[in-house]
Amino acid sequence: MKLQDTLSNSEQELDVSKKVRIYLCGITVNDESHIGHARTIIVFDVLRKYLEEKGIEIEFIQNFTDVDDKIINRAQTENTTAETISTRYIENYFRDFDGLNVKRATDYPKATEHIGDIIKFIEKLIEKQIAYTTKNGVYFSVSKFPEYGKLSKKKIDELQSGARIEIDEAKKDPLDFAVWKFSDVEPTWDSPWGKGRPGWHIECSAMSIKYLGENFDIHGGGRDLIFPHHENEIAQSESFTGSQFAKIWIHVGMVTINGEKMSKSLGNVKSIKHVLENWGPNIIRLFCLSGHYSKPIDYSEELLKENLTKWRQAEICYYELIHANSENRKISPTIEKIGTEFDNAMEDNFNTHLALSAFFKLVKEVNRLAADEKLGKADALIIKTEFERMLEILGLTIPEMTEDEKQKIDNLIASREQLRNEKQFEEADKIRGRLNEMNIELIDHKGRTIWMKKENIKAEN
RNA sequence: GGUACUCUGGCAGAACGGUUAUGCGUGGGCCUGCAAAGCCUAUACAAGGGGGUUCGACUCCCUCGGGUACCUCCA
Repeated sequence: MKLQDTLSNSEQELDVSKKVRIYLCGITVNDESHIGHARTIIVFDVLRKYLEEKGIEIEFIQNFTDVDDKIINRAQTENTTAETISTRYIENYFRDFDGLNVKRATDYPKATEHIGDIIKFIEKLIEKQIAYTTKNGVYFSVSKFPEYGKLSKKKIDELQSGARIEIDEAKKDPLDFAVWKFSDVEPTWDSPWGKGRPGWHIECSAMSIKYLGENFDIHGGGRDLIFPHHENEIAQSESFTGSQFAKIWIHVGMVTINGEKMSKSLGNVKSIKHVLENWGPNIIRLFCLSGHYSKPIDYSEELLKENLTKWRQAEICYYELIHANSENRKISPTIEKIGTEFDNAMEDNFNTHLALSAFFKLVKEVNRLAADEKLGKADALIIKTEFERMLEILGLTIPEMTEDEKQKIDNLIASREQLRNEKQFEEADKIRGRLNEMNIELIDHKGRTIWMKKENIKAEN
């Protein structure tokens, strides 16, 4: 599989000959997760599900940064502890992402639970004279890492003339960044250098190396993390180990809202909770996968509606497969090729949009055959396996119905059929109406009627 | 100001140095008791602007412009 790598700025082949180790920069738990987080995490979710489906073992680590200034500020505002804040948003994270049908990572390490590892990490940097202590904390000396800037393609001297760099006289160089900050404001931990808390980037270096080793396969996150976060992680980690850190760097494009950037000041932040309530997990996942991960994607009602239309077709496809009863025995050659097409799209730089086109090609073909009553029972079974394989990888779900519910529906359909035969159409339509209220839609084929259960999408009404 | 990414028809989004992408949408028709589903058909003279290379460019090069992100704590 080829993947677009930020570091080499080219497509790199992912080594799948052994376990693939992935580290994804998760969220700083200081607020509700939003659609931008959803996109990044869904992209990685599909990546790992695809690889796992291929039988490749995955170790997938996603961190929670649960110590940072914003969390502390929020705690002060709400007159509570930082832990209360971070615990709350971690709970909300799982509520949202379980709701989005994201598979749980192998582990979700937290910064606050790895202070010992972080301190050991810093000790080694100091030992190597790469970090130094000032009155404010311990700083990483950028000048000791000649390759600094290699990920973000920034030149050190250009950065030094940057306007937004805060002057801190205690630092040797304005670019140096904190690995440990002295502080008396809780939470704090004792360290060989003084009481305080870790800097922002160090937890990811310490935890990724602890869980995945010094040289792991993929490190990822949103594009906005390239600088300084990932740049600094590389500097720290490679200084620490003396060898290459992550092999492939994947950065997921930003989500814009109707062409504008999503920001608190514009008041257009779309929380997952809100979007999930209105559109449900399937539509959101389709939306997040509808563009290439490296490019930005624009959130709009129009696009969501388009995905809703497609999702309805997929639902129909599923129920057509279940209800197929013709004796036809001819799988359309199109369908045979679609699985390969889907996989090829994924292999080629994880082109989920093309993979989705393949998926919907299958959907259309099934629905077309079914409408003509040409969908063979035996073929439907084979196609269903492939359909469900794709659903699984894409993380799309069709809820199961109980036998009781099915029986009830079948009975109602039979009554309607009776009425239709007697040309009592008004009464027959009443039954159809009743079923519609239960989100059951009827599809009349020649000589028989099948039903489908529609996902309840609030935004549709 | 700098760096990176990006700019294809109403929208989304591919491939390819020379062929209709495809999907969604929209118009018309068929099917249906009516719908839905499905089918047929029509619809866009697409390539941010301008140069160049070439027999020929959406595809390569240059240039100008727009968008997004980052330039110290944002996925």
